[in-house]
Amino acid sequence: MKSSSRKPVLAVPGRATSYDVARVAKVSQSAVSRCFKPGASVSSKMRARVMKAAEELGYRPNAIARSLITRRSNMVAVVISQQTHRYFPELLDELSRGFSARGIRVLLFTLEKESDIDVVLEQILQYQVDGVVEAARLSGEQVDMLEKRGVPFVFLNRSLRDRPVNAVCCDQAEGARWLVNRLVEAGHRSFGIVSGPADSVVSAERTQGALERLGELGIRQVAVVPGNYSYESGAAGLRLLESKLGRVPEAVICANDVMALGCMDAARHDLRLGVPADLSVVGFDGVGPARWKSYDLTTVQQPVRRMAEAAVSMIVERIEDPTLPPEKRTFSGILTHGSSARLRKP
Amino acid sequence: MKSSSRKPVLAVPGRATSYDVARVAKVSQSAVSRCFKPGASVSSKMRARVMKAAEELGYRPNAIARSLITRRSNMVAVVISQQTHRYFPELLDELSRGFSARGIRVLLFTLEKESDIDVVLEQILQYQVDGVVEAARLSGEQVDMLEKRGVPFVFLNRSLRDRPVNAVCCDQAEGARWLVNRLVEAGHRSFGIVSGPADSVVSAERTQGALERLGELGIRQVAVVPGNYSYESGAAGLRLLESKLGRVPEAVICANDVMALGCMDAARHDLRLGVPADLSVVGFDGVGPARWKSYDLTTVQQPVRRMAEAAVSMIVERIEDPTLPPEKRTFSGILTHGSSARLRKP
DNA sequence: ACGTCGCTTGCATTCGAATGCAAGCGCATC
DNA sequence: GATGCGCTTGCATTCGAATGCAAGCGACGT
Repeated sequence: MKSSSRKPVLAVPGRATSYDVARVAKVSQSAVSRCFKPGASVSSKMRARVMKAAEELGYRPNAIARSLITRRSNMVAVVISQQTHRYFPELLDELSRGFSARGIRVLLFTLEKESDIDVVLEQILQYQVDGVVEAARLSGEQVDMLEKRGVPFVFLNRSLRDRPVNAVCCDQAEGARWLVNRLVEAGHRSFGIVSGPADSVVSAERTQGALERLGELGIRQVAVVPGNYSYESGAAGLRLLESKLGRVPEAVICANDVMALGCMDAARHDLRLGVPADLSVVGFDGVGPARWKSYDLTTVQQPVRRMAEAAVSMIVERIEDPTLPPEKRTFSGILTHGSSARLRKP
Repeated sequence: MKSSSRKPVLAVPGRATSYDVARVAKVSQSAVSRCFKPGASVSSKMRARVMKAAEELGYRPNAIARSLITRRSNMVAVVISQQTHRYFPELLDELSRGFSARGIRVLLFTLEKESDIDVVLEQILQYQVDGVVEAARLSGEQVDMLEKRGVPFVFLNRSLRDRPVNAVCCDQAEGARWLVNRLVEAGHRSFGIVSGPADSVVSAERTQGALERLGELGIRQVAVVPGNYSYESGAAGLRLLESKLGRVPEAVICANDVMALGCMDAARHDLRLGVPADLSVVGFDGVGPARWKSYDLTTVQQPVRRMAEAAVSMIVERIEDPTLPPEKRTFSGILTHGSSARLRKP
């Protein structure tokens, strides 16, 4: 008889604790703990015994218990709106990749509306995450809360004016100005702009940047109509522009690619116009479909991968050293020439 | 002087524990705990005092500590390959929505290759998640591990033949047979199939289903070429088919929509063929771009939302009652008529 | 005034791993 | 064989919240 009925080897089968392993290996619990801590001082004999017992029992260190004592959960929260996620799944992929390469897990929070953020923030704080990536907007008080708790966080593509916070951005206005420059330089004189949802900072920056540059260049024929980032709203946008200007503008700037594609399709299929022969269409983001042959969109691509990588390393650095000062990193977009716009050869 | 220097109110500012709150409110720690547990027996006077102190200190219950004692982390792991995620971001959205509506957080694991699953599984077990959604394949031993640990899990669109496990699927073969039926009925006699990556079960089922039905209907002119689910491989697939058959087939069945779109573009732009005039193209999935006017693809749509919801509730039920027997739920795809295929009017 | 009942509250323990400290052990040296 | 050094190991405590149990309290009836 190996063991009396006094103590079963395992209370719950398949859920061994370090004590169970210790008992089987006839060593102390601390020894077991040390065997699973890289760089700890353990003799090879001990390690072998413990590992054997652990193997037998199917022991896995309990990350929850570990987090409690080490005050490190090795989890970061990623907050992203469904909008953003739908159009940019690769953002989440890259974040996940970056964090997991550094031994950090991602606790995901998707927002149906950006205003759901307060409930979510409460959750985040309860879960003791080591850091937060915010691809959503936060109010001043919400930022206060995070700062007061000492949780490192970084904004992705939205920042807080007049406040030193960590942020990774793509310079939307700059990209917009480029696009305008190239379009005007190629002779376009009347412009339509299809903006994104009212609560999108990114859309506002793109629209603002374009308008500003158009103003500087003395272009007067400009109309702005609202969209919501969807394909349908891009198509609808073109019709709105037509009725607003009395005719189709020579160039349409859409606040994202998907709307630009909708706009192109509306022009070609509904209005029977040539793109770029009769009108030029440009967008922002550089999503996959923009490169497809039916579209070949001229756009300003966001360096998603770099941005995600930057966000990851900014967070990780600040988990290691919370005293690092806030930092803003701004990337330029990448002007991608397609055939959806009539431009001078680059 | 409110308090002597002996004990500061908070060790780490902004990270109050239930003990801190208890001290400030001059009650016991258990009282604080009870105030944050819905349905506990607490007098309103007590609750008011505790809440006031908690407010002052910015107290949030520590979910990690709670999980340790309750043996419930209120987290589920979602495992998804980057492939799947890129083409189906809405799947993750819906899962996240469903779980968070039930007070459960999602711990995300994305796989670059499905073979990375073993490392990830190890992580999952350490994190004491209450359940797992697997949109990835698992080996028999891996399933054993999960079962031995008593962690409820459900497969999404991949199952284990000959084994009672929880799974939510879309009947791929059925959809494939439908497509073939409609195409043959409309007079198509030569077929090309662009399959997905070799390790994709879904692709195999679609391809197999189509081949089987074609065989039953006595269609002999059939070629299968490999793809990898990407737009480019859809376009390349058409060229492969052409060289394999000596000419372009009358109908091309692609193992997913994105390849179908690539195939359509290759036909129209490279080969200057009319779709559906010169060839019919169909796909699977029902992704957004398939509905765009430039494509208007005929496809078999997966009821992603229903499937995600089913997966969520299957997991949640089994967290509540682990004795529930395994269950497989299979949804039919939704045949969506577009104009990319020449079919008889429905 | 005393007993009873029911609701509140606090005490003490628990969950599982990490870690500072001190004891233990082996080995080499003189 | 005694001494000393350094590596291993175990002991005891800690992290923060939940909870069974028993004591406390108040109200009410007799």
